[in-house]
This record gives sequence, structure tokens and C-alpha cells, in this order.
Amino acid sequence: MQLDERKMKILQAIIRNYLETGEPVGSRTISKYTDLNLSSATIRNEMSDLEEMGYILQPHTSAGRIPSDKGYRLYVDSMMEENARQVEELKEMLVEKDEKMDHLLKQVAKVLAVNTNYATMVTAPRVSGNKVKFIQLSRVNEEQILAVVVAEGNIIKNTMINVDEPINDEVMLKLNILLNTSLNGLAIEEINLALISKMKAQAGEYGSFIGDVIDAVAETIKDDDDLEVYTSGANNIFKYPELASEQNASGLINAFEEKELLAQLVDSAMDETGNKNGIRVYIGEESPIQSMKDCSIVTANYEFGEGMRGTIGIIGPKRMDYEKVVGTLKTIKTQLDTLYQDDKK
Amino acid sequence: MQLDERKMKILQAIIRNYLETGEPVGSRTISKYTDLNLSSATIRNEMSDLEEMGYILQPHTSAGRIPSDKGYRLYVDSMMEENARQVEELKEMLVEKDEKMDHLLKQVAKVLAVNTNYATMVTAPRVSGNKVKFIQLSRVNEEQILAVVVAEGNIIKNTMINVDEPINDEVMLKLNILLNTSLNGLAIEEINLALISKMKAQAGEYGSFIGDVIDAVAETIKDDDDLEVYTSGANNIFKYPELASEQNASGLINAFEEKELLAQLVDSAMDETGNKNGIRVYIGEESPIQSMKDCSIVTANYEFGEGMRGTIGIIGPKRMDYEKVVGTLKTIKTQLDTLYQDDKK
DNA sequence: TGTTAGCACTCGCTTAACAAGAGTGCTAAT
DNA sequence: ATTAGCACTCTTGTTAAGCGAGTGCTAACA
Repeated sequence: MQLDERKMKILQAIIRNYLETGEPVGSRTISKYTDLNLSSATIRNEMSDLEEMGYILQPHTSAGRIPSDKGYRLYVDSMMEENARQVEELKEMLVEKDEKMDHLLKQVAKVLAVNTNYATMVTAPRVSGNKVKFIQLSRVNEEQILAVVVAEGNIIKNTMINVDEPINDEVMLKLNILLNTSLNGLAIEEINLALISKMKAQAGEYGSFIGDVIDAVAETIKDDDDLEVYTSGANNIFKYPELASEQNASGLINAFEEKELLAQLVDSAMDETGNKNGIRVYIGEESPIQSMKDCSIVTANYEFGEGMRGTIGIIGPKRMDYEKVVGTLKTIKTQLDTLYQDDKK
Repeated sequence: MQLDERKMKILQAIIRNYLETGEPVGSRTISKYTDLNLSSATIRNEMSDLEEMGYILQPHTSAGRIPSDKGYRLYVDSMMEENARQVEELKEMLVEKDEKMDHLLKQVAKVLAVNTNYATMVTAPRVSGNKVKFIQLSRVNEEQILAVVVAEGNIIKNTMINVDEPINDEVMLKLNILLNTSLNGLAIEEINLALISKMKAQAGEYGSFIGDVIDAVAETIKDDDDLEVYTSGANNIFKYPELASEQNASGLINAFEEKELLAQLVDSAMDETGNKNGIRVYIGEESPIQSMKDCSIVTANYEFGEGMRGTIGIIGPKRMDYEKVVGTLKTIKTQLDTLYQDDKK
């Protein structure tokens, strides 16, 4: 069977209507809703076809139809084609960039949540392929040496290293020079065993100490594996009865609290090439997270300068206002992308 | 009317039973439940008295009785007198202390939640009256100076300061010495305007730069006003129908996600002297948080060495197993208290 | 005088029965 | 190909009845 234009229009009408009401939609409603001027009986026939083709389904006989995952998918895909409108007001809310990344990202999550009425998540940018920029050892007291490692992108890591016996100023200076000349500009793959043993040799009796410092360096520039996730509006799920059922809600809330699960989402969003906008939509069963089988998820990746990429996402019911969500996500994504560029100059 | 021993026993029986079942409890149940060997009729008379005295109440006529806030309060108070038993298994779960405070505290919240089946929160220790231990300026490149400030308790803060024109090595060294000799060992109250202007004078043309550094120092040792809160088991509220109602749940989940509200709880827990164990119990309306009017909250403070205190808390239904909760909290509190001491040696 | 047995009464909860409404599938007419 | 009409199905809401749990009260009892 072919999905001709009329069927497509009817399908769209069904989905639109269902998005608004959350109720199964019947033939009579569609007959009046659209500008096709068809009777409910005709619609019924078409709907029967659409059901057979798998785009819609009946929760039970003698109820209206609701979109299936496949139906949503079609709708979303066709919608993605069009250019989403700009969500202008959002811009003002993000003007002043917060000194602290923490606050900024939490804020972004909140703005998204308030604006869309869905649950949202934002991850801190993840570095990859980062390089050493600067290393500094300082003696805090007799037994403690503070190692500060700065990586490209101004990621800073401090490590306190305990030493058995004091290291004098002269040695400290030498070690500092050794570390900086040897390691600056290197990425994690470039720091190999040969280099390390060469450095240890040069450090003489402080070889093991150098080892500690290198560990700290590695810790700084390696790809961070536990990423920060900020969420907001988890309680929005209560606005959608189909998600607010006890078991559903419990699972969702849990996912939002133990953020590890959300990390999977990020991995998935990053891996996939996504469409041209870097926006991905997971509908129902497509979701990479078990407890979100009844949700739809829309994610976008943003880039905070080279190699530092994060993800923003929205989790809501399948009858989600995809148009608005995609538009909003795009706007925020752009905001974040440009934030870094502004920062540069 | 007097609250004699028999009434007390009956009240306890009612509460215990209600804690288990969550259902209003009737006279016949009590008559068999207790070892008092009284008929249901007698119990009824006593219950009637207890209701008059305000310890229990009837949700509606011809239902059993449930404890009132006042009743819970009595029960809790009397229970606090006894020494809570130790929750031995918990010890094993907390043996290895995580390198990262983050992980540790998140873990603690989780352990608490899994163990009690309630929602839990743990705050990171808050410093107060902290002192400067060490300051280090390093030149990262021509325009950027990295200021590292270490406070007692090894709290470290890095700040990147942009300078218009390069500062040469000699000056850097002088500024480092100036900062360390002037500020080391000082608390925030001791860094007054006189001291600051004196330092600026000594720094000559770099006065404004010194100002930036001092700001960074202040940032490090000032009492942190936005504190970290870790939560776990928020979805446990769904296990208690009286909390799982849509509006209730929504408010609670929101409080757990936007942790600012929980901070109030912490303030309250810190302020109050609490009983001898530092454990506080809020029942129903006593709660400092609006959205938790139907909950009971139990909090304890722990101390992570001098001046660094945090709070752990459990949020659950009013029919909470107070005995177990208080016992568990005590154990965890002790764990955390000793963690720091072990760390010292 | 305190305790108990018995009984009538109340109230909430469950179930069944019923009516109304919405929606479908099918058929026959256009 | 489209539509009107009709019988049928299923959901939802309402009402009524019955049940069970629990109370309050009274009278009997030790």
C-alpha cells in the first residue's frame, strides 16, 4: 500500500490532535479537524489502512487511534526537513555568562525545562584529545608537594603529593623545568613508556616522585569518564498521565537521580552521526534507556571549543511537541556554541 | 487525664502496627497484637481517651485510628532515650574511602537509601573559619597568571588571572613572597582593608593584580554559601501511597532536584542544638520545607575535622520506622566522624 | 469499679447493573 | 470512490446494594 498525500495529511492530523489532547482520536474528529472535507466514514477507511501499515494503533477496540512509534518517527522526520523557527525570548535569558560552568549549565537545564515543560538534562563538556599546557610543582610544607596541571581549555587539576623527605628549592626548580619541557603540548597518547623512563632517569632519586606527577597529569588530560550531568524539571513528568504511573515515574525519577543512566544517553547521542543539525530523536522503544521506553528523547550536541563537546537533551512523553522542542534545542545549542567563540575574543 | 502506662503501651502498639501496614488500625487488632490481654472493647475505650488527648485520630468515623503528629512525637522522643542498636553490616559497605569526596558522599546517600527504603540526602562538609595555608602564582603564558590558593583542610582553588602586559620572573617571585608572608595563616575576618592597602602599596604598579589575587583568596576561604547536596532514593517515595499522590510527589521530586530547598533543611539542622546525638526529627508540619508537610525528616550532623560539618538526612512518610532510621543515621554519622580521624594518622 | 460481651449503627469500599457516549466495521446507496 | 446509516463493541460514569471493619453504647459480670 502507498502512503499517499491524503493518508499523510490524515496521519499528521491524528498526531497533531493527539499531541494536544493526549486522548485517542476518532474518525469524526479528524473529519472536522482537517480541511480535506471528508466524512468520518472515509476517514475510518483511511485510518484502517494506516493502522494496517503500522503508523497508528488502537489502544482497544472502539477507542480512537493513537500514533505508533513508527508514526511519530515519520512525523518527526518530515518535520526535521523544515527549518525550525527561532525561539527568540530564550536569548535574553542566557545573556550574561555565569562565571561558574556549574551554574551556567544548571541554568541552561532549568531554562529548557521551564520553557518546554519537559524533563531536561545538560552535560558538562567532555574533553577529548586534550594536551598539557602547563605544570607547576610547589612545596606547601615539608611533606606535601602541590602539583598543578593545566591543560588546553584551561582544565586545571590539583594533586597533593606526599613526600618522605623534604625536597629543596633547587631540585624543585629542576623538576619543574624537566616536567614542562618534556610534557608541554603533549596529548595522552604521546606520553609513552619510553618518555616516562627517560624522565625518571633524568630525575634521578626523585624518579618515583616524577611518576606520581605524571599520574596526575594523566588524570588531567585523559578523557573524563564520569561526566557531570545537570538535570531539571524531572517533576514535569507528572504533567503527562502516561508517564506518571507509579512504576513509570519511579523508574524515570531514578534515572534522573542516578545520573549514570543518563550518561548512556550521552554516549549514544555522541556516537551517532545524527542528522545535519546534530539533533537526534529517540521515540519510545528506540530509547537507549530501559526506563524511558514510554518516552521520547531529543538530544543535541554542543561544542565548547575544540574537542570539548557536551549534550543537551529533553525527555518527555511520546506525544511531545517535537516542533517546539527541536527548535528550542537548536537555539540553545547555538547559544552554547557561540558562547565559547565570544569568550575567545 | 493521665497518660498511664497502659495507654502508653496501646499507643505504641497502634503506632508500630501503623508503621508496618500503613492502614488505620482498629481495636480488635490491638487486642490481639499486645500482650495486655484486654478485649477489643476495653481497647476501644482507651483509644477513645487517646483520641481525646490528641495522640491519635480517625481519618473518618468507622475507620481505625492513626497516630497524630503529637503521637509520633511522643513515640520518637521516648525511643530516642534508648540506645539505638548498631547496624553492623553498614560498616563493611563504607570501608574503602573514595579518593573523591564526591563519590564518597554520593555513596553514603545511596547506602542510606537502599538500607532504609526512604529518600536520603547528604551534604558536603561546609567549612567555616578556614585559613590560608599557601598561595602560589605561576605564569602560564604571557597574558595569563594562574593563582593557586590552598586553605587549611586542603581546599584548593585555582583562578586564572589575565594581565595586560607580561610580568617577569623576578616580580613574580616577589609577589609570591609578599602574598605568602602577608596572608598565610589568616582567616577571612583577619584580611581587612588596612592589610590589603598595605599589600597593594608594597606591590607598587601591580597593586590591582594583587587585588585580583586577594579576591581569589577570599573566594577560597569564605564560608561556602552554595553547598553541595547529594541525594539518593528519591523514587522511594513511590513506595508510600500517601506520598505518591501526584501533587505531593511532584513537589517532593522538585525539592530533590533543585537542591536549594534541601539546603534550608541543613540550615535548620545546623542551627538547632538538637538532642545529645545531634539527631533531629521533624514530623509533618514541623518540617521546615513546605513540600514536605506530609513527611517526616530525620537529620544528623557529622563532623569532618574542625569546622567542617555536614548533614545527612532521611525523608520519608510520617509512618517511618524511626527506630531503624535513627539507628542507621547514628551509625553513618559515626562512620563519617571517624573517617577524618583515620585520615589524620 | 474495671472489664467484657453484645448489638446497632456508620462509613468506606467493592461489585454489579445500567445508561450514555464514542468509535468502529460493514453494507448499501449514491 | 465516497458517503450515509446502522448495528455492535467497548469505555466511562453513575447508582444501588451488600459487605466488612470498626466504633459507641449499654448491660452484664467479676
